[in-house]
Amino acid sequence: MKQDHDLADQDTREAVTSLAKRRGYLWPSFELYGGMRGFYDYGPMGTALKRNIQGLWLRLWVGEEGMIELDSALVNPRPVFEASGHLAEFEDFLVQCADCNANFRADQLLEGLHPNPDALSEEELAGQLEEHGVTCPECGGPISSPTSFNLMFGTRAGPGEGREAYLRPETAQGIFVNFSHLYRLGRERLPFGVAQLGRGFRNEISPRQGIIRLREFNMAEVEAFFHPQKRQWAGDLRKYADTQLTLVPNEGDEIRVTLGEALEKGIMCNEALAYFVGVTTRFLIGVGVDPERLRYRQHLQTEMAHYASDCWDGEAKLSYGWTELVGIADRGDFDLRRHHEHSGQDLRVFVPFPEPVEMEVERLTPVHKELGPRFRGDAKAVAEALMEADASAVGADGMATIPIPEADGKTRLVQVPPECFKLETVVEKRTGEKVLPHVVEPSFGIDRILWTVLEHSFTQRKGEEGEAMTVLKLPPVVAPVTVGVFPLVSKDGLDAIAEEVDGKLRGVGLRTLYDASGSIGRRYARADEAGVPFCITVDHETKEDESVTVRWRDTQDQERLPISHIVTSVKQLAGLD
RNA sequence: GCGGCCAUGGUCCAGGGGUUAGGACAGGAGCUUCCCAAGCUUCUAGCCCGGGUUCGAUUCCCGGUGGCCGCACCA
Repeated sequence: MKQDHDLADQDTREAVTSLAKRRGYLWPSFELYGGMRGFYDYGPMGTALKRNIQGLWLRLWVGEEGMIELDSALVNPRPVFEASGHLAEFEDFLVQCADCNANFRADQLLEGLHPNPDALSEEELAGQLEEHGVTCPECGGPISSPTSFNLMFGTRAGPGEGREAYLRPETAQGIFVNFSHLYRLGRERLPFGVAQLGRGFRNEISPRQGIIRLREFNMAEVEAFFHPQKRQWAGDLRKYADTQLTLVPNEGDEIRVTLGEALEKGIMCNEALAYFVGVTTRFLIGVGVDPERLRYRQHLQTEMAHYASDCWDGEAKLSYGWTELVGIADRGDFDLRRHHEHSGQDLRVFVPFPEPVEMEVERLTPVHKELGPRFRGDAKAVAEALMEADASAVGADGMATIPIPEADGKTRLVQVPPECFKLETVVEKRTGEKVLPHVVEPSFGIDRILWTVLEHSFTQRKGEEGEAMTVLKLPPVVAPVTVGVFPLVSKDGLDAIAEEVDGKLRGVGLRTLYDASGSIGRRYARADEAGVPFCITVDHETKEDESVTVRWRDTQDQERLPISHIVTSVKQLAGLD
């Protein structure tokens, strides 16, 4: 995506970057040792902000939508990613021009010269490049032999050579490999959803743009499982029908519609996906993303991940340009099917029919005494496959052609002669069917969302001298500090009263900022920059009527409230009760 | 990975082959006791790392690391 950078964007970015570092939101990791690209640490404020963002996420998906939560392993053995497709999809080969130093993907240079260059190995690529005499498309210079890189961090588990393993590039696979447990705990019903917060790792070639592209990042993923013919979430779609959206469909121009209209007009065809766009919008706006700088863009067919059939990205306008925060993808049964095949475990679920149905079916019944001598070790597998098959497997010559599973997850076709089975017509009562559930996945980049919240909350107002004063307008639910507590002056016992008020608020778990230093205006300004939504000031009047001043960050308005109800008042004002 | 520009306290900047490396803001202590960054005193804190040139390098050169921009990559 091409991005426009004007001066104002760069100014914003620099101001927010500086504030984030100064105020303890984000620090480049390992600065002591010169830093490392793609890694950031969250300081005290950043940690709290991140936790609050995650808290609202959990409140919506696990709380309101009733999904179950998982926390799965970060280090995964190789077979997980053989099944998921990441091992193949994440491996690419680069070549470099010896003259102009330009880089190209080896497979892209073979486009049109080979039917399927993406599937070639390193040696095959080298051979093909040489055979076709491929040169640099930029300058025609000679190109290097291909060098591989894999976007996954590899490691080994156990002593010595151990077992080949990788740091997960997404949390999703943890949900798929635990599917059987989760389905049982989800009370064996569709639809049901699983939510997971956690870290992911990608060995990006060139991480840049602060925390927009990290090598170690925080994600929040939901896998919602559906009956293949019924992509409809349990929640009531009417709840989000009026949600205003800016949409960029893969055909046509950007439009502004309600979610209900988008469904009616067929701009979004997938009801479950649409519902999740609704929940996602509420989440993003709730944590402080500006609705005017949020849009959903549908992926082009060519842009889609290897597993997806439809995908809408939630994007925010940042100083970096439009940036993906969320991907909501219809993954079909891709993942479960792959794990079903690679693991050899049956991951299908039983879905009862509304009414049991009786039907005549033609069954193949194995004749074991014929199968045994003929197929020997494979006899058991052949017998099982015969029972799974139906009459359509039997050809005109009476031979049955059936697939039997191999150890590597593939299948092999076997010809079975007529004497090995009986073809019978039986009346079967079927109460349901086994299906592989389909998946819709909303996947959130927490770090990017946090950055967006900082940029979109960042405002400046003119001070009395005309100087720019920063106000970080974080929504109270995510603000790291909920309330500031100040004595107007540190004498006449005002400080003692303020400390007491502060203690009361902290005692119920609220995060406060007690500050008695400098002028009151200075303390308000400090709190504004730290994003504290409101401050309480104990003044001389407090000693007479036990009331305090509450001052709002966004409006600078003030109001007097009694100390006796201060805890409930603050919770109410912050929307935390 | 490639090319261009860059690297000085927490932040933003100045400087310069031998300096007590300077300022502003921020922070600590004290005074002031003031409802929107007032003032005063005082303190803390810095030349990214490695090598080279040199009597001497934070300054010049090379390499590394990190940052920004462009190319490539970003499922």
